[in-house]
Amino acid sequence: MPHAPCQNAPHPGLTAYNMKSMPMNRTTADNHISADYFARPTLEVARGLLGARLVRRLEDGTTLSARIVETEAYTEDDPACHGWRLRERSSDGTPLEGKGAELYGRPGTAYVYLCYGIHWLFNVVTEPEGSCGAVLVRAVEPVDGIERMRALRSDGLSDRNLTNGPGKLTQALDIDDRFHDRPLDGPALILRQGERIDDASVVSSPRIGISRAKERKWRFHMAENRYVSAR
DNA sequence: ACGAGGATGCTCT
DNA sequence: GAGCATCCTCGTG
Repeated sequence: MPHAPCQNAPHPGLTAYNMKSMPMNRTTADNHISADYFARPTLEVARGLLGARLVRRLEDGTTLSARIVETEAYTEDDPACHGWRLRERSSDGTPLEGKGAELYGRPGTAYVYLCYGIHWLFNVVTEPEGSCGAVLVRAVEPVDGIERMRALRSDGLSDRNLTNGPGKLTQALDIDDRFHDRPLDGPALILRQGERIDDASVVSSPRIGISRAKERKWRFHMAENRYVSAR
């Protein structure tokens, strides 16, 4: 049922163009994606994170891991983004205030917020510090610790139902505001590079569940993957 | 299968 | 008081 394990692959989803301009130290020896990978244009990061592994080590030592199959991009120039025009809406001078100010912070930190009063949604901050951007992780494919994910969700759920939505995956991986505004530098929660994903197997489409800037095709998902969120 | 509606809490007007 | 980057259940076909 799980896909092939991670090989010594290049960065997930980088085009030849991006490979050429890629800084040298974006991963560590354990393939953990380091902060400067995220200090790039948000759309590239959203596309590039497809195939990456989201790895969660629980307090009792259990490791949960999952492969990212769906993301969305949110940028400073984007009415659907929490940080949209926050710079100009804030009073003169830093620091920025209000919901979304963290999106202007250090790339590679988590932005976790409560949606509809019930669901935690997990993002990674992008762009260089001082610029606003984030990638929402919308769906992942379980790899390790599936039974523990089922226990965290609800016994009896199918594998597909464990993590095929942004609120579901945070529940399955025990991610909440403990991780908010904290760097993803492990060991409790990290991202690792995964296999390379060809452009031919990536679909971009309008983002889900928003009311503004609906026309932008800033949602990215793996084609024909049963773990993506929408039908 | 599909759609409607409720749950639930935080931010901003 | 409205508006959410959602999920689940319970109706109806």
